[in-house]
Amino acid sequence: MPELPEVETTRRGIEPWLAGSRVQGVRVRQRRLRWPVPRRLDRELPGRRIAGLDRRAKYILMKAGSGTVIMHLGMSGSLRIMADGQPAGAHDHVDFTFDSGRVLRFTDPRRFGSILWTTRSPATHPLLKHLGPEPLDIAFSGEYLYQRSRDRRLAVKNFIMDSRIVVGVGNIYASESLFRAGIHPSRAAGRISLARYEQLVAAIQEVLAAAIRAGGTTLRDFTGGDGKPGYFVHELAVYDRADKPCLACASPLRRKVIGQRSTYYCQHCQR
DNA sequence: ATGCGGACCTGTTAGC
DNA sequence: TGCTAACAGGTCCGCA
Repeated sequence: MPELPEVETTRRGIEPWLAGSRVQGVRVRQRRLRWPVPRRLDRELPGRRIAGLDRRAKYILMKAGSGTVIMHLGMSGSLRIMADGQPAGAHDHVDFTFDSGRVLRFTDPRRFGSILWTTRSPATHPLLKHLGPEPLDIAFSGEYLYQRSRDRRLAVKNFIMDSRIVVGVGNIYASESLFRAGIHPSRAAGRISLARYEQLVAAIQEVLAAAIRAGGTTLRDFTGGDGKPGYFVHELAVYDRADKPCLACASPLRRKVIGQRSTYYCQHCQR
């Protein structure tokens, strides 16, 4: 479900409900997510006041005093704000209750998501330590991608989806960005010019920014923290459009599996 | 160091 | 209608 725009939409949707309020308790119904929800979380979080929510890559960081709750939505996770007392469904794994009477509920059918707890600087956490730059940061540039890609033979699509290179480019937006930049997804990363990497960075930034503006992409059942669907799906040019006409040249779009993920592109427009 | 495939888990949809 | 297989927005890990 969530790529970076969906995660950012979620963060923005729930932060106003949580910032400044105090955690009353943590109810864990299913501890077995991607990693077990640490018992230290339920022991140490109650009583703390939420300072705010940050995001790093697709992790939502909930600052609580000297500690931080690190949350990832995986493929199918969501976070919703609700009144206390709502009955829990089969996949409602964790509730955070607040003194405001509100509940933050983590739901995740596939359980690829995670909820972790750290009392150190989140940036030093093993999961965050080796992450590349944020795609919307100035440190992310055509020059940067060009330098990092020299002598690399993997497909450029896999290259830009590597979180050590740049974070937040998921399967949908990888296809979309490469289409907008006119680059074939299978092309070896090391065989792309600086000028074309500059186009690719511009494309990634445009696509992600536009998707955040639209409130994310709803393919199936994504909703932001406010429960509203995202509308960026209407602006997807290639993703999930196999055999449909290219919006630029009308030739049929192709689907190909690259790195075990569905990839969509135009054979004619992308080289 | 790089690149690839497998693993985690459940739900939905397409096809016979 | 019912069964089965393929597929799904992520990403860590271990092996060659």
